[in-house]
Amino acid sequence: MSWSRKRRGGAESEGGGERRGYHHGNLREALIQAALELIASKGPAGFTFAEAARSAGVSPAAPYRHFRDRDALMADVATQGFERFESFLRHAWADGRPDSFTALCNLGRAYLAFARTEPAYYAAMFEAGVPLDDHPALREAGDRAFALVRDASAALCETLPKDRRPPALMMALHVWALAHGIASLFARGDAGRRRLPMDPEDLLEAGVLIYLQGLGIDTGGKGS
Amino acid sequence: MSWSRKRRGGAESEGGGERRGYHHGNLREALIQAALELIASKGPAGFTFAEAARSAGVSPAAPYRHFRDRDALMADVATQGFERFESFLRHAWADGRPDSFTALCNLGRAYLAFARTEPAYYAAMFEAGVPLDDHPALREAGDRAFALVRDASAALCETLPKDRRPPALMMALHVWALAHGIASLFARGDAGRRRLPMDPEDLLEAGVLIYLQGLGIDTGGKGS
DNA sequence: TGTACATCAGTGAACGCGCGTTCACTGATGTAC
DNA sequence: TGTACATCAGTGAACGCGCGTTCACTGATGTAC
Repeated sequence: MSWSRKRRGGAESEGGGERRGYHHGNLREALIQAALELIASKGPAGFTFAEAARSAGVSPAAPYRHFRDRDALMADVATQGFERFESFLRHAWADGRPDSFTALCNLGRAYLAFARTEPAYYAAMFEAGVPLDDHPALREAGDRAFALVRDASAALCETLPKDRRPPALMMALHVWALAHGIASLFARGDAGRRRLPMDPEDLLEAGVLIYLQGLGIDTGGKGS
Repeated sequence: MSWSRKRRGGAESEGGGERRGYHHGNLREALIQAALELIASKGPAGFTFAEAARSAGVSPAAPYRHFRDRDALMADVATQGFERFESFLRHAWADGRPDSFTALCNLGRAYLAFARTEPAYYAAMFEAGVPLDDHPALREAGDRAFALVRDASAALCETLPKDRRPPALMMALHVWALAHGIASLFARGDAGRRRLPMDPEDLLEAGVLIYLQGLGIDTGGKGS
């Protein structure tokens, strides 16, 4: 996830470093990346418009060409975070292969992996306090990510006969909340989280397993 | 949760309002309360030492008599939050009466109620990013609150025969994480959280119920 | 192919502001005698 | 009971700093003709 400023003229594949001249080339993306680095090192609070500009190598007025203000930038970071989150989770779910239970476990692991390896995105998405009402694109990106978990839950529910089938929405909310709870209490990439006598991943998997057994879903004999 | 500055001289029971003179009387507590109000209205980030002083009616230098810096004040708020949290949860648990399953449900409801009615404390405890390593009193207060949930879990585990008894620690972590996940996603007193087609309280209770059934714990016929 | 021009994406200087922190100070309190 | 004094908890003025934001500006880009 390294980034670099686009050079104009020759340096097409944007390998290297220093700025080129008047025009940046890809300032919008550079500011988002700078914001991510600042959030990662100082938390969502310790990130300022001015510092993002500075670390993108640009004057403090430049960001205003791309974002109305600090909050707009933060909202964009969060939105992009949800988009990556969703595609990451989607890949882990793999359309329910090899079977929906295993795939759900993979989804859970991916959830925690994202929180751990992308703490800045995760913080922007869940802890920056961006008001959803002011940023419909953010809300929609979040909804799309949640929809994936709901679809996964529905796939598992369908392994049960109709009369014992729980609402997929409820199951999705439970899984999401458990994953989010474990992620934010124990598995954040940040400093200062509590230590645990076990892997957060194992904790989540065990929790999901017990939960599914409570629903009467066949977990392939992994339980008991 | 209204507070007032202590008057000297006559106004013993500190009913009323305005300051008295040179000495505040209870500035330390007043600053904590001011911090809580600021956190509640602007989030843990939007709280400054200076503003806390101002809203306690005191010069900007005064807080330094009581707190080393802003972080120290925040840590005190969080510590006090955990203490209240624990006593609130303890009251709800009621020593496992009338039975340990019902008492656990009450504990869960109390968890969410605290997050909803005391969003400022909750934010200071879980989202302010106070480093636990620098504040042992904070860590211990948090540990005591968690210990209560662990004891409650142990009580439920003991309703099972020894050979089918899950580790109480694991169960406590699952319950805590689920409650925290639901609280921070859906039940915070703050603005901007996602809406839900059901009560967070009911969502949590259903989740715990299914989880306990997965463990084979008798839930008094509430399930199925 | 060359030129004029509109548009875009930056500059850099400037501003007002509030914060954190310090300093020497002083009013209030409590206690030794 | 009174007085001197140490200590405590506040004042208020001052500072340097970085932030957000604005402004007129200018270099670069691309396009009509």
